[in-house]
Amino acid sequence: MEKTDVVAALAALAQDNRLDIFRLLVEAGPEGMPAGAVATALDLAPNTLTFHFDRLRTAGLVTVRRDGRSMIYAAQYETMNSLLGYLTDNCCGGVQCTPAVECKPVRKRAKIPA
Amino acid sequence: MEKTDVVAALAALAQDNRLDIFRLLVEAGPEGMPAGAVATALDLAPNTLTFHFDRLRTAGLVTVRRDGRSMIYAAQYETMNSLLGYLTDNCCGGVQCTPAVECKPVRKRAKIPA
DNA sequence: AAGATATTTCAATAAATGTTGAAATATGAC
DNA sequence: GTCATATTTCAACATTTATTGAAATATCTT
Repeated sequence: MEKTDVVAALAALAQDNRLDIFRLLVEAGPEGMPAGAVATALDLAPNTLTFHFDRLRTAGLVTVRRDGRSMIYAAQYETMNSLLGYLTDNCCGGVQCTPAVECKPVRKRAKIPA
Repeated sequence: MEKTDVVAALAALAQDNRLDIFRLLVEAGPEGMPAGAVATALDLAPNTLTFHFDRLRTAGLVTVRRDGRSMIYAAQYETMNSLLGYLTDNCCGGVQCTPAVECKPVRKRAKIPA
């Protein structure tokens, strides 16, 4: 991952609403979720949301596809992994000082009973 | 780590010069290095550098101490670790899907011979 | 085609950001 | 105390950012 891309990804995540949006999409899993559902969940104006989605998309952190009249946004796990990889690669003078970080989507699970 | 702090740390790192500065300080180790040395290494105006140091400091990513007329800046590894922890904690729907990430300063080593 | 729904586009605006140049401050050397 | 060195402070400026409101576009339903 190029430094330029790292800065872009960091900048994309370095904003309250976008960090929320991205985390929501990550939890939603690889299938993603429609823009409207994100808007409702986070109480954001649809046009504001479009703006933020664009940022995340430009940074390669999310993808979009159309499904009927909905736009389905999904987290791009690979980019997140690359970002984490870059940060940890360089966290100790270029020496890999940590176990490899890998971030994979999680299938929905039943809640762990108390 | 609070979300506010995460956003602050991400924002601090999401800038070309600051990412360079931080990486340089990380490589410099816990002893840190004087502002002037950073300025020379990265070819930055001293006042510009002060501006960026402030950002990093406010985000808790670096510390300063005075040594004679020099100001010694040092990377704050704990904050970086917390940031990585937050990002990986939330990277899979709040489930810890990765081994714990830990970033420790590295002692200077001899170059590995070819 | 008409109407409703989902999302985007556009223009306007306030606020934050990064850089520069000039001047100030703090420390150390003489 | 005077001078040089190291860094910070301040004001100015151009740029980017996030949000809003109004209008446009695309898709589906009837």
